[in-house]
Amino acid sequence: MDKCSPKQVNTMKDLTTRQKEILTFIEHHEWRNGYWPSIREIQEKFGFRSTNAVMGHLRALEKKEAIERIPGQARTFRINRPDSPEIPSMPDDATEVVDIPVMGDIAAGYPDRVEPAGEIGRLQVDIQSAGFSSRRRTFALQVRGESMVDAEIYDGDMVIIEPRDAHDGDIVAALIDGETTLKRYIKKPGEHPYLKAENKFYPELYPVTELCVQGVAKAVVRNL
Amino acid sequence: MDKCSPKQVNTMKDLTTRQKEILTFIEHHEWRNGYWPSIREIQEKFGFRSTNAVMGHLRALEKKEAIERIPGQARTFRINRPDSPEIPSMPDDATEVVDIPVMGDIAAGYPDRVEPAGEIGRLQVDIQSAGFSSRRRTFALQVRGESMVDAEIYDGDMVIIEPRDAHDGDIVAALIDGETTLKRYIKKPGEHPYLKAENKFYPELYPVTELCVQGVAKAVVRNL
DNA sequence: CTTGACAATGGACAAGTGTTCACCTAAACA
DNA sequence: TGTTTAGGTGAACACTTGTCCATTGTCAAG
Repeated sequence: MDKCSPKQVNTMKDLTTRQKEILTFIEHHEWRNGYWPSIREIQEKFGFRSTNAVMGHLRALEKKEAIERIPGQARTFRINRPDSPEIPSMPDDATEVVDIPVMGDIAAGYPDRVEPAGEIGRLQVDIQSAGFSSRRRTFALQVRGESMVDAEIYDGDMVIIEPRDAHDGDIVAALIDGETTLKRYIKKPGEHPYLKAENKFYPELYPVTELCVQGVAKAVVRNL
Repeated sequence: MDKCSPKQVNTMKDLTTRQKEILTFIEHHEWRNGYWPSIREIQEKFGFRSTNAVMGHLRALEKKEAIERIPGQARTFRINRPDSPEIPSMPDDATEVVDIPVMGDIAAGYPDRVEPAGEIGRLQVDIQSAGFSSRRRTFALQVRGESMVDAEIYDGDMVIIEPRDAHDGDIVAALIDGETTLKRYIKKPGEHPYLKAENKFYPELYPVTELCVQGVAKAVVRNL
């Protein structure tokens, strides 16, 4: 085979439109009903006149490692989700899932002005029992650099930010020199508040100017 | 009616010991495998010689509104979890939100044996872009101790675990001496796999026995 | 003692369900 | 032009699985 021709690689990304539809339906069916669809249910959904139409797609999806199945057993699926952030999110009627934009670079502005292009992905999170008020304008920030290593926040971590007033001791997302960074917010009674990096090698102190603090960090999420 | 006689109330709490066992197995089977068990799989688990033993329990569970089923259809369960007061349940139209049990202490056994009492809360999370696969099998574990500090996992963090086979380098939840701990899973070609603590002060090595590895850590969540 | 709830056996049946074979169409490709 | 790949039809087959019948035994309540 010609090695120069762009080889068709069978990864998740190379799913056909039809295959994506099938996959989406399977996922969605499980979301809504709590159990997987049978082949004939898929057939009926798409109006196929033969179950074999479904079988073909399932075989293809399995070949491309988008799904796994237990041969011969009813309604036993397993979905392999890739790590790519642009994965087809749940259908429109499942938007109740909290969907937080991950800002790779929001240096140029405030969260309100962040453009879609600023997103490097979406993080779907709802940590109720962790005290999240999910309905707010929560967003996530991917950490770059080492400025908070002493607070055990490392390069690459994702920090979930809630826009609101900071209190003494909060870790905040702050706009400094046109760049958003994480800092510790210090406010002692009777003194002016300031920001502080949590890295002993960078004992930086920053004054708090207006609109500087963008929000308070509520949680860290790190993928292993 | 005699108010002194203990009225038989058909609520979730009045399940028989056996019925609770069945219910627990059904739930856990779905956690671990991503799909519901068939009646014969339940039968085999409990060593029944007749599927009808299962049928009886399922009918009872349905009568007591602990579960729902679609008559005649395979592996279609729906578990009615009681509205535990301490856990704010999501609104009905948001049931798609993933609901991960947080196991505070699963030291006493394998996930199969974990009792509802083992939960210390529920974490509602769906991190699609973080590469999570089948949501239902996932559970969270609150970290105790310092055995993984060199991997930047600290006491109090919550680790999201997916039950599945480990590969070399994975951080896994493993059962050691009756306690579930986090360890690094090491498996070099041609050698026996072993577990390793990520703390230079505890250079522990552990052999991998059967049923030792409970799952692979996928992410860390820390509340700030 | 009788009744009823609970638990389980054993076997049989039918519907649900995955699977396969043979065959077809259209577009893309070299 | 033949070949491959995606997508599909139609029918038959066999395993999976839920369901139901008749029966047995235990145990606590009335």
